[in-house]
Amino acid sequence: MGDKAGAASSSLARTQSQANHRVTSVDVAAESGVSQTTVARVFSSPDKVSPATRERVRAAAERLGYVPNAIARSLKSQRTNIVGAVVPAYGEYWQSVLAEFSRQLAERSYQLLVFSFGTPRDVDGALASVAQYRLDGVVLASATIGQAQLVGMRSSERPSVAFNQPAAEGVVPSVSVDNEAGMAELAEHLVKLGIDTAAYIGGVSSASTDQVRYRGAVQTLAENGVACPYIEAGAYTYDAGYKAAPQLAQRDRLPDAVMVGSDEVAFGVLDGLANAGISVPGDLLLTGFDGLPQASWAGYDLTTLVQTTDVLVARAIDVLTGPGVDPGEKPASIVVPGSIRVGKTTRKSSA
Amino acid sequence: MGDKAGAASSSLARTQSQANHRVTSVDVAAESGVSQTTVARVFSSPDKVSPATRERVRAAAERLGYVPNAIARSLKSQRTNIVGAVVPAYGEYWQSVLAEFSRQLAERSYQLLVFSFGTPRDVDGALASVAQYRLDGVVLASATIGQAQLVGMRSSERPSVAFNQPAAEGVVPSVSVDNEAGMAELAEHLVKLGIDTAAYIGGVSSASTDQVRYRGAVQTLAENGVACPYIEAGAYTYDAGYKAAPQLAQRDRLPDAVMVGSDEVAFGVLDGLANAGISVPGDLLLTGFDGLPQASWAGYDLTTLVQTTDVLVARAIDVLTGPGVDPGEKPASIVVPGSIRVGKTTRKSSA
DNA sequence: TGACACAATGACTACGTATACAAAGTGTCC
DNA sequence: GGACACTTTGTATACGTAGTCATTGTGTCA
Repeated sequence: MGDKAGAASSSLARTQSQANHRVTSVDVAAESGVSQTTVARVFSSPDKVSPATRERVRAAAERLGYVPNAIARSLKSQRTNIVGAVVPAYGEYWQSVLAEFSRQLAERSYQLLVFSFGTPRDVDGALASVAQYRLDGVVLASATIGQAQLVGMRSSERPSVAFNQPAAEGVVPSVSVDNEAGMAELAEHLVKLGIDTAAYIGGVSSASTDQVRYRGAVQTLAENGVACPYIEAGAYTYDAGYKAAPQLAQRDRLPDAVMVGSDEVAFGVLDGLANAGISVPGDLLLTGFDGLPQASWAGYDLTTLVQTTDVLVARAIDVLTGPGVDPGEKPASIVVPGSIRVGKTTRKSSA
Repeated sequence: MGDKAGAASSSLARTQSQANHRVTSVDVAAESGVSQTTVARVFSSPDKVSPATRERVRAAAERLGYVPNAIARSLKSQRTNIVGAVVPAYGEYWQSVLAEFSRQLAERSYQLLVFSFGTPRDVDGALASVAQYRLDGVVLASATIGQAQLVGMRSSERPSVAFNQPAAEGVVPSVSVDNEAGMAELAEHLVKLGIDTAAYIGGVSSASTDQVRYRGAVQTLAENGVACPYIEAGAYTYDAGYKAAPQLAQRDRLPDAVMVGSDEVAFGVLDGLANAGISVPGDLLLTGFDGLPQASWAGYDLTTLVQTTDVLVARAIDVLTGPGVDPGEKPASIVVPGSIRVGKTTRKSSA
């Protein structure tokens, strides 16, 4: 006899109204004297149903407390109306990106399904989960997603987009801020202020964003005769920056400027320097990258490269919802320019 | 003839391996010479299949690139393995809560489906969406969810929990920090420091958290003979706090202490005061509420009430995954104590 | 040897919806 | 009046899986 039927579906049960939230379109059909097809149409393409019937069905649905089942709809229609996002579980920057995705997707009446991972080796698990839900699109955020994993995504016919992940360019459709040019612009700004020495503090040296940003800094600085050694903070966190700051103080001579690979780390460096008795911008200049909201808070007022996250996210969504690309084609790599924000951390009081 | 079949399912198509990601358990069954039932068992309850068959099926699945379809599974099993969260689209605090949920749910191999809303009137839309997905649980975060909407959730048989939403207590199972006691504790701390006058800056006065927190402050202060007028910032944002700060300066006399209803607003007030030439803690003492990461950043070093968000989230998840409550029972209201963090904003240099 | 528990597997059906197709009703024009 | 286009509705089926029940094999014990 197959499955045991959930709860009785006798007319009695229906008459006792609500409560039993196991109401299906079939129940509504019976209640309103039409076919299940018509009920389905009322909720998915109302124009194809005559106004009279439509209202009758709507009334019956309301009476019974019917709510369309999105799971069943998804199974049949092969569309979930959900976009997945694979993101690191920690980090101010990723949180803000996620929030922006959530907002913009909601506007287009999509939902956001979050697959967060704590450590890079949890990525495989997250990707495996993602694959099971037949999502309408997947956002791959985080530079720690490996090349092999990206290739795996490409073969899947589900649209996906790599977010701010230079290593993915050419492998998977990607959207990024112009990391290299942005950092170069910051370097140029410093050069104009007349610095002679500099240092760069990155988060995790193996991350592709880190590498590209450092390249942008080091090239522009070299062209102007400024050397720029690399220091690894070890993580993209405030604490890592705070702990890295003393390394600068220990050197025989303080650099004129410190370029930090991300705002969150920069805040830590800033406070760490203050703690070591080094003043910014008095003793050295400091720049960040990302343009987090906190960067424009008066307390920090950090010079940084502001990513237009709203634009980046909009582009990423375009890629996902846009027409699929021919398998032969090289996936698109969209690069969005950032804009420099000058704060007090590079505003010399003297000179 | 019903639906048009997606892509050919001839043995030829299957032989050309991967690419066609439309592989079902039926295909795997054919490939490995077992029934679809057995394939399903290999992926859901492997112990019920002999090791030999299990391996054979696994191999065939790998060869074909089979990935179980979670949508279909959910439809049949009536479990989605997804928890939904209805949250405001903006605000540092909510972002951090969301991140914590995402982390903890991932640990229990649940996913998080985010329904964010920009303005309070978008809440209805979000709740309607939530109902369509038959989620395993729903987190209602945000004090702006109305009473009527909460009652609607209660009738649904899907477990739900209100997060940090005092107004929901008794209506829906809820988990909150002890807002009143927390704010009282901060007030007590200020009283011990010898303040005679105070002011309170709230975010949105209609929010239930705001009311309860203010009550905690005003009661304790009154008991000690300190009056505490209420000032509304208008939003739970840095900017709102920044703009509210001058209102304090305009008064005939500056209060000895300012209690702010949330950290994010407090950061704004802090910077706004500095901008107006008022020093903290020199000219007045300042407290926040929430315990955001930034509160412990050396730049701000704010005295605040730290919510143990990890504990709150864990409790909330317990409620969702725990046994359902009898409909007659009064829903549980779990209250978790916070802990005070003393920073430099209440550390008097003199005296 | 037969009775029985138990493991392994398969046939069948249902989860709740959307779509292709057919059928019936309505109006227009020659 | 019939041919035609068009709208409105219904019938039948499939999306991909999991659970029920029945069936077969395998070992244990009297």
